[in-house]
Amino acid sequence: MDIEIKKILLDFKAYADKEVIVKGWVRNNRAQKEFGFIDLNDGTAFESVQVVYEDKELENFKDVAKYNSGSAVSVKGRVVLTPKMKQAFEIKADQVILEGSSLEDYAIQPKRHTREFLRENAHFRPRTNLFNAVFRVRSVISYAVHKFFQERNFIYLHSPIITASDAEGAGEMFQVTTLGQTKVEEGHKNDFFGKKSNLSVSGQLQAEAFALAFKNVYTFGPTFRAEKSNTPRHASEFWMIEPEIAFADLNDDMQLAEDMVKYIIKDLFEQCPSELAFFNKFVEKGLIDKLKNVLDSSFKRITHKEATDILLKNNDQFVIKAVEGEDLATEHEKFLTKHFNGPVFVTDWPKGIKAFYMRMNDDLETVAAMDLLVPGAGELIGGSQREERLDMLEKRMEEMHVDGEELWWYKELRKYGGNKHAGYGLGLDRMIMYVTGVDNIRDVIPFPRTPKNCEF
RNA sequence: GCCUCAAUAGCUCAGCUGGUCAGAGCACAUGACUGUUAAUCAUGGGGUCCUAGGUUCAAAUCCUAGUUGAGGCGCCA
Repeated sequence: MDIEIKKILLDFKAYADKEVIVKGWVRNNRAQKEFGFIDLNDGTAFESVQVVYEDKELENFKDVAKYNSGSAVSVKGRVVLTPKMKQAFEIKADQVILEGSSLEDYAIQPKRHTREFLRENAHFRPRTNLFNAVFRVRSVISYAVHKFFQERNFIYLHSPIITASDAEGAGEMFQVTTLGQTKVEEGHKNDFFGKKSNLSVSGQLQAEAFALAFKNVYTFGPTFRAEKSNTPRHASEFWMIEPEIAFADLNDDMQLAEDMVKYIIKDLFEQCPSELAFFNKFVEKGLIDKLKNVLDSSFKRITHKEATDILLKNNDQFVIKAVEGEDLATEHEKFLTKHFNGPVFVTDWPKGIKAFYMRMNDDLETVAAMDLLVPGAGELIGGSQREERLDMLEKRMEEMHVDGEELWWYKELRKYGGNKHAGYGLGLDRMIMYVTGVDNIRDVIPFPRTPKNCEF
């Protein structure tokens, strides 16, 4: 039976002098006259294992010496402890079988590649150190998200991916249709759903319905935005986590968000120490200290007004000047995260720049909204307390030209057992950027979709 | 969508104000090497200089358009 390299790594002393079979891909092969070394990675662990092969042990030594990078091989051999060497142990091969050859023009070489080049080779890039680490972290974080919520009795809700509502208020949508283009222009009466439908930009409205039945719920799934955003922080298809909590206000919401971010980071330190060490060394110097600092401190909480006051005092530094009561520009967000040296919640935003469903504050000028800003990834979380007062909600919908008829059910939630509730959306991909230091969202999504790019 | 920059060997790049400018390192192939670990050393093969026009005696180099990629801004998670 073959064994995963991860299992050997976790307890290599127990495998000393034992025979094992490992199967994986050749990362590097250094052949000499009578012996050679293969760095073998089977994907189960970040680390590769060194396989030693000798002419006197193998019939096919000359062939093995030519197995180049990317080849798939099966190795039968003995685990040998090598305490004085760079690696703690290696596998002394009795048999090396070629499972799948690799050609000499294999794109991934044992050397540095640019991120751009690897993006164009998205089918091979998981075989590199960086992407092996990034995508394992992505998997571990996804599981941690579920653990966090399940441990707290949250219900996992699969909100619909296709919706007919265009009132979600979160940007441009991809249209879903079974009609040809000419028919689309005639209208959607004969379309599949009998009305115009789109890929969802948020599961929040549906999550509210479930929160008002299960108390605490979360969604975790893909989200689609057809905005022609061309930045390192935007993708057309990304994954979002949207908890929604009943009988809760904005402070409860922020507490949940902070606990969740810390839980994920703590879990990552336990599950992925090798990966974090790698990121710390090669991707973002000081990453580990940054993350430890997040665990040890409370997130700053300031109002939008307080944030603006800080910016106004430093306004000479900005290309786009800060203005009282207006939205924050990217450079303002960067300044604030640098100023506080860590994650910061900005709360109580001017009503004019936020969505209709956010709860009006007593001043009638601001709403109970919060954004969590972090260095590098920008806006990691956006959330709010929801407007539970029907009259106020209807007024806001009217002011913001939201079609209330479509959202009849959303309004009914306020009439029957409605109560104060809150929620937020966390961009999984941005979270991964934040904890790995990888500064482009296209490099934390397996096969990223961005405007004009749907390859693979 | 707006602005800026880039494209030369499989990869990373050098190539100056047009004139031996088709180059290096890595990769690959062959050989050497009894412990390498991005091994080392020697030799060798490898190019539509992104595409299409234009200027010129002469264009990788200058001009125009396009394609692709990257960065900044806006939108947001």
